[in-house]
Amino acid sequence: MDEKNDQSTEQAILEAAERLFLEKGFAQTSTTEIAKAVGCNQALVHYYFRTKDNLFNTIFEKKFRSFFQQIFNVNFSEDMPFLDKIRKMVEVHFDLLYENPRIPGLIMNELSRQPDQLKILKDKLHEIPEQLFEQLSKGLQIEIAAGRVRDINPIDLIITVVSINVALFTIFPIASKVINFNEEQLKMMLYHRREENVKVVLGYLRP
Amino acid sequence: MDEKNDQSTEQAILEAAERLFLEKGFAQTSTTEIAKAVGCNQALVHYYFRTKDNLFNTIFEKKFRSFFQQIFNVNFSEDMPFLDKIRKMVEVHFDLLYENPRIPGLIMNELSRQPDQLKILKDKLHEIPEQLFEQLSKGLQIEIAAGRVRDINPIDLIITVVSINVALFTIFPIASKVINFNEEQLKMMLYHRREENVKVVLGYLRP
DNA sequence: ATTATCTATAGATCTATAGATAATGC
DNA sequence: ATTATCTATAGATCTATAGATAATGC
Repeated sequence: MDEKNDQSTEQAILEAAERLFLEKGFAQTSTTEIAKAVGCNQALVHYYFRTKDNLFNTIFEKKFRSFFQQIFNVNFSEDMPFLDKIRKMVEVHFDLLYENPRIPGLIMNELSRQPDQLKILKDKLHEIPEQLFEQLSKGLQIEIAAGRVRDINPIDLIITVVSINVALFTIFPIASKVINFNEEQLKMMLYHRREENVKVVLGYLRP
Repeated sequence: MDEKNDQSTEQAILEAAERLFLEKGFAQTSTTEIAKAVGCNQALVHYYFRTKDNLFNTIFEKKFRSFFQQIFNVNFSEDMPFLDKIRKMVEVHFDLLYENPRIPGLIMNELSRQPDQLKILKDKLHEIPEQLFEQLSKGLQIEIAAGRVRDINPIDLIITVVSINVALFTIFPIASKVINFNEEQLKMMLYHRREENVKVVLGYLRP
């Protein structure tokens, strides 16, 4: 097998590592375990990525960038009513978490381990958000002036949206173990909560 | 030194271990490190608790019980208006998390490690909550019938309260690192969010 | 010739225990 | 005599690398 396989082994390591890191965190995942999942020996993991830290950071940074990219990629048609934009914002954010339920946990666990990673986060948080924040802030002002929305700080709005959505996916794994849902019930429950979270945010904005 | 010190060494180990486990999690904390924090040798930790697992579970169970005990210890005067009860519920829950900000993280991290702990959780979740849930459910029904509260499921109400509060304390450590608050600003911010979280929940209930 | 893969191993932990020594309570 | 504390160490990982061997691309 040629170059294709070279890439594919490296890729396989990346994928197995990503899965395991997300599942069990950095410290609980050994390079030996990653190698076993890939089906190669442990030395090969280090051949491609030298250190475990390296491997982790490669994955973390990539995941992290794409995650934040997506968050800030919501674009509304200009003529959309403000509250519809808010609704969409909540839904998009919810859906993103639905696809990446373990990302918030990973960020929280591994940020204390490597405070240097904070720089990447800071950079990300000052890139696209600026305009999105401006847009949100302006829209909010107009609505408040028109009396259609309660006088509210845009930061508080963002905190509320992020909180209500993130919490669901961090709490759910526990709750579903305690209550023993099947696959279908779990999906239904999440779909229901998606609607409820929209209501929470819209209720919060109501004058 | 006599019995007092015997207790006090064991106690010192428990306290140091609790602090470290909460700070860094189970896997990232070694018995060697705990011993160093206490100022004794590592064998002593095992003398008192035999295994690291034992030590952890002792602490985890104790913390956990008292945490849930407190959650369900809210008692309202009968004549309190329903929405004031809700407000108080949110505030009490918030304050409890304020005192134990790392508990939710610990629960989430270590529950996957030891699914047996789930039993303790399940037990706890069927003890006091029953009555509290009944009380909440009944109050809600009355308010809904009277048109003072939107038609809402009591479970959704609980999920919302827990979500909005827990999320704040899991997100805040990150946010405060990114934004660089001082002690005073952080306190102010949290106090502000306490009020906002009440508003979120009350807004969610409004018909 | 270069790149990918493997075997073997050094060196650093870390948990748990055995066995020696010191302190404490009768 | 019993209980608390220490030293020393076995045995299990785990990361990272050195050096041998196999595969690949000229």
